[in-house]
Amino acid sequence: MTRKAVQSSPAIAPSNGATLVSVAKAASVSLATASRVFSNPELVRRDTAERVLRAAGELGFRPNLLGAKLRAQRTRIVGVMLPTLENAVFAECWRGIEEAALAQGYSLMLVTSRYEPERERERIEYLLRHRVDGMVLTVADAARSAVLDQLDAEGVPYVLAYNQAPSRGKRHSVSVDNRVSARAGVETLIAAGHRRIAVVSGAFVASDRARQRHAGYQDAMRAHGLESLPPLSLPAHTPTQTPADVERIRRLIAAPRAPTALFCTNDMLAIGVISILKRLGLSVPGDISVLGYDGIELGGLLEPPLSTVVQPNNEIGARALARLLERLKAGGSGGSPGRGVPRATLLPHVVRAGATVAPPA
Amino acid sequence: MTRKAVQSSPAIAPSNGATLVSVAKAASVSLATASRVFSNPELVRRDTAERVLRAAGELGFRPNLLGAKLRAQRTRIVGVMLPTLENAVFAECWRGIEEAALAQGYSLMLVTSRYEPERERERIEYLLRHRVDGMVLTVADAARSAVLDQLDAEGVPYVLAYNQAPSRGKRHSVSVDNRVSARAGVETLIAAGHRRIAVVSGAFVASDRARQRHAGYQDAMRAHGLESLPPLSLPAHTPTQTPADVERIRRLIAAPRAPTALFCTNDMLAIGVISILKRLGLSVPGDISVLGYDGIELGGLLEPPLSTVVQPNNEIGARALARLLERLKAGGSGGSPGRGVPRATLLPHVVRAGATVAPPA
DNA sequence: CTGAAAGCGCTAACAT
DNA sequence: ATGTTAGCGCTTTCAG
Repeated sequence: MTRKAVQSSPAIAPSNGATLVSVAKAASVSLATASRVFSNPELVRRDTAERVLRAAGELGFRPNLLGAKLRAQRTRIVGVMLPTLENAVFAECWRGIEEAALAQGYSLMLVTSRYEPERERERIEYLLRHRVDGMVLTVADAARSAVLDQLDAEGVPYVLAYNQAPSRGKRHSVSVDNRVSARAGVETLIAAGHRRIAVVSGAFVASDRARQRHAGYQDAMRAHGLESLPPLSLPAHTPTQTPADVERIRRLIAAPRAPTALFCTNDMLAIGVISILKRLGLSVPGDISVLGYDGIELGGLLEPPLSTVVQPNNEIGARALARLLERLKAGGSGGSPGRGVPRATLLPHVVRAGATVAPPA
Repeated sequence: MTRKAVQSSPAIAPSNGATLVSVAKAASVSLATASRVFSNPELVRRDTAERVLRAAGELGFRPNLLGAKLRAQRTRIVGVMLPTLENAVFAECWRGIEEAALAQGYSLMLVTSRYEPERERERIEYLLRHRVDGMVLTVADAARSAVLDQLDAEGVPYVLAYNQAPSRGKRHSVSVDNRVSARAGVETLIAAGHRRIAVVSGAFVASDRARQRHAGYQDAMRAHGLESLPPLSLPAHTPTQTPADVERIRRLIAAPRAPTALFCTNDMLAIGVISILKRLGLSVPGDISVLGYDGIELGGLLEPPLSTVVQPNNEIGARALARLLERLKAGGSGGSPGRGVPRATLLPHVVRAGATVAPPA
């Protein structure tokens, strides 16, 4: 029975194998009491607690969250799935999430999906294996997402970020109103005098936001008696500048009745498009106006600063996490507390003027 | 044990606490065998394995990594600490890390330090509590880092990314040669005819890379008999455009013998500086040249594309992770000698021409 | 308030 | 090749 002399030292040497048991021993209390000092201090007498704390300090005790999580059947880990961090929108969102989680003592596990539904599945499964308590995620298409259906079926609590859930649906989300805000953005273009406005987007199939924003564009055009132009759909949501991309832009602006303003469904795209336009010899906004969407900080640091529809990215992340924690505390599993509370939170947007939009030539 | 579970209609209630035990039971094998099917399949006969797998599928079994980790005393989780994701350099690096980890079946836990040593400590402690097997990190100052000292003392394996460890030191790192590459960059400025070149940096105290790059600048200047100018040190490493920042740039370029070229210690800074210069009425590179450092993709998407010293960001991340896993597999604990292998890996840099550098007016 | 005891789900000796 | 058996470090009833 004695398994002495395990000759090869095992994996990681935790520097000092101080465990709760050793702390309890050193403080002459039971394991249970030592545990309580860390998780429910109010159940322990002050001096007892202090004794334990002192022992812990002397032994260099570091709680092993694994043990706690396993036993407690709850990890206090939130899984986060974002399309990519290379688009600053999501990096800013992550920041909001991380701050909020830190403040509440929750841990995070981040995965990126690259806008690929296949990869979404795989990464979610990975989070599930880690027994995250819940998730904050941005999916390609919330309306038809295998991943979300699975999560619903399994009763895993989650909150969508950026994806805008139907207002009276069952899903929780934190976003701006993509359609309404896009319409507001396009209307500033119209107000500036533009009549021929085109949308430039990444592949619509990979982003429900892009589609909603396009719908907002159509709303604006229709409301002002203008004709919607066919959108220019580029392959990626992050900008690329392949010859093919350049050629498509060139054709777009060389057409007989070319648009005088472009509405890009995200800022990164807008930045890439502006560069291409400049290389094609056009001046922005002199020859053509460009409006972005997202409000990443970078946009404001450029010259001219990007005109764009601003969403509160940090806050979207922070609020999504906060909402998730509310759910976790309230119902535990997938339950549905919160009677009158709308599940789809819409945060306010702002159209930032910038300087990439001007009246048409 | 008498009769096997009749699972005629699986009624896959997912996430229903199917455990290895229940799977083993359903497949009429022992817990150990069931376990082996997932961790050491080669120790199990094919048909047995298939039976187990089938049972697992029917029960909707999802391994609980917590149990495995706790027992195995090794989590297969790597902690990652980066200053921020809002600087695209680190977002690109993260991508390399995530891909590499995914490929090797390792999990990640990400924290950001914001370049604050205080926060570094705190976030590292957090990772340690999660019993990560090792870490990939970028610290403010590798030479005097309380965090690194602690990690060394505790024997926690880690690999630095971006921080460049001394070539014959004990620390592992993956980076470019900051000083040499910066010198190479500045020499392209000199080759273009510039004599008065100034460095623009974030707070040096918060970044050893910035200091090394500044040293490279001095090397270049000295080697060409030029006088180093005092650096302009801005408060943050991410660009801000406060009136104070603008004023400092204005004074810099309004001086009697103002620099004709600026070397910014990172790309984000360079992008911000270029905008400020433009707003001050200067043209880049017509009136003044700007060279960046990092080679983030964004730089190439701007017009004019940013001239910069390119580091392979994805690869830095991927290699740092790979190096860490080698260490993990080799020694387990912290202090394996590793004979002839240099611990500081230097990846090649490239000076990308871009179009923000031109001969002085 | 504190203690004793029973595991959480899984892996790894050690047997067979 | 498979089974048995001990726990990993912690939380949590249930009793004092």
